[in-house]
This record gives sequence, structure tokens and C-alpha cells, in this order.
Amino acid sequence: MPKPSIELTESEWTIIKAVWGHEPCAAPAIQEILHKQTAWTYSTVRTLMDRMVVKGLLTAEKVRNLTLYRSVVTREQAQRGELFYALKHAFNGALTPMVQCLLDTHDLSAGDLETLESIIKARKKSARK
Amino acid sequence: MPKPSIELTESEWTIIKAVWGHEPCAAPAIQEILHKQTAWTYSTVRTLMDRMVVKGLLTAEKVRNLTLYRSVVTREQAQRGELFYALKHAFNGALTPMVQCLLDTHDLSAGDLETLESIIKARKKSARK
DNA sequence: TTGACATCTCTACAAATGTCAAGCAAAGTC
DNA sequence: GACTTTGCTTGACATTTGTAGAGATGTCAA
Repeated sequence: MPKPSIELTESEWTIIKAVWGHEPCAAPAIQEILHKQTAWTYSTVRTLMDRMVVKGLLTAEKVRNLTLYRSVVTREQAQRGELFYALKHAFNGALTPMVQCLLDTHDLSAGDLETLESIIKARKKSARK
Repeated sequence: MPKPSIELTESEWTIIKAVWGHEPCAAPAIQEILHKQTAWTYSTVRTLMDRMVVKGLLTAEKVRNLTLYRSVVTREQAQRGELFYALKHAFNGALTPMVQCLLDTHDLSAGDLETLESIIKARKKSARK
């Protein structure tokens, strides 16, 4: 069965995004990439990554003296998990209010609105058949 | 200044939803309301609520031997917080992909799509002027 | 005034999360 | 072969979150 809804902490998001962008990759590389953003030390990054392996979010493979990490969950899965969490808790599963809130909060450009509209149109079309 | 982005844990969501529905209310009442759902004991509910007071999510007021709690954040604020969190972490702040994901994951009825479309239309109109 | 209740307070404890330093081992370098 | 780098391993500690028992205290009815 597929993973039953994935939830990531803030730090985990930070790590996994870096991993997605550089897969397969070793901890020192990730540490360096994130250093600007986070100022985490190697130890911190390493601990985080190892814990993520235990949780099944990453895999680790030893190659010589290096440990290569890979993501187990895809960006899409993680996104869905996060979105689903918000949907479930904040909106009791109701989609339209969620979209409403989205639109209310951020002011979108006319272009954005166009895009959204066409996304919906497309969806309507594909649903029909 | 307004609260800088509110984030709630799962338990906090559970509590605050009950509070919103019964404000002002005492801990025993909330405990009872949630008992079916969560099987939490009075102590648990109480601890949770008191911690939420410390965090500024609720206020507590003593009346006789009763402590009445009230929400400090509105449902809308909390919803925005949650949504914003997802938007920021999972979608790097990009709104359209988020909506896309929403539509891809859940299959909406034709009616839902209609609703969404009209929400967007309305927004376009109000943005224009 | 004495129970019987309702409520509160205090304290505890385990697991998860956020951070990291120190020491160790393998590899490459002169 | 000694030295420097690079990466790894272990252990640690503070904070937050989840969960709750035990005992204190206030309230009210008989």
C-alpha cells in the first residue's frame, strides 16, 4: 500500500527539497547547499537525514566512504500530504472554502486568475468523458 | 501587529475547533465534547488548553471555581496559517501549482467545479475595479 | 457538618524534534 | 610514513508535544 499520508516537519521539508534537487547526494553536499539558508552544522544535517531514513522518507546507501541518500517520497506525494493535512484540519475536508481562502488571502494577478480558470476548464472537460 | 502566522498541532486543532463551537467554555465541557472523538482524559484536555493559553491561542478567565476559555485566534486566521504553511513549504509559495494539486488529487463533482469557477469569476470582477 | 461531586493544580514521564560537539577512521598528499 | 582532510559515529542535551494520575479544594445539599 502507498504511504498513508506523509507529514513533514519544517526541517524535513528543508532537507528533502535539497535532496530532490541533487539526488543521489551525500550529507556534506546537502549541508553545504543549505548552509546559507540555515547555518546548520554537518552534525545537524546528518542527524536529520538519518532520522528521515528511519522514518522511511529517505534511503541511505553506502558507497566506499560515502553515504548516498535518495528520497523515497516524491515531491508530489509530499505536497499532497501537506495539502491534505491542511484540508482535513483547517477546513474539515471542504475544498471550496479552502480555495476561497486561498483567493481571499493572496491577491492574484489577472494572469493568475486566468490560469486558474483554465485549469478548471480543463478539468471539467476531462471529467466529462 | 497581528500574529505572525499561526501554526497548530493536530491536538491543538481538535481543541480549538471545540472551543470555537462553544465559546466561552470550561475545560470539563470540552473534555466531554471531545471524549467520543479522542478519549482524552480531563487532565490531558486541561494541559493542552493551558499550554494554548501560554502560546496565546486561548485566554482563560477565572469565574468562581471555573475557568472559562475563549479563543484568541479566529478560525480564519488559523486557516490562513495552515494554508500558508503548506503553500510556503510544499509549493514554495506558488499558488497555481497548489490549486492544480488540489484538483488533481480529489475528484470533484461537476458542481464543485462550477462553484470554483464562479468564485474565480467573482474575484476577477472585484479585482478589476 | 459531613459527604458527594465537580474542578483544579501539580507533577511526571515518554517520545519527537532541533541542535550540535568530540572523537574516530579512511583517503589523499608530500 | 606522517599529516591533513573529509566524512562518519556516538552521545548528549534542551524544548515541545502527547498523555495522564493523584491529591487538593471549592460547592452544595441534606
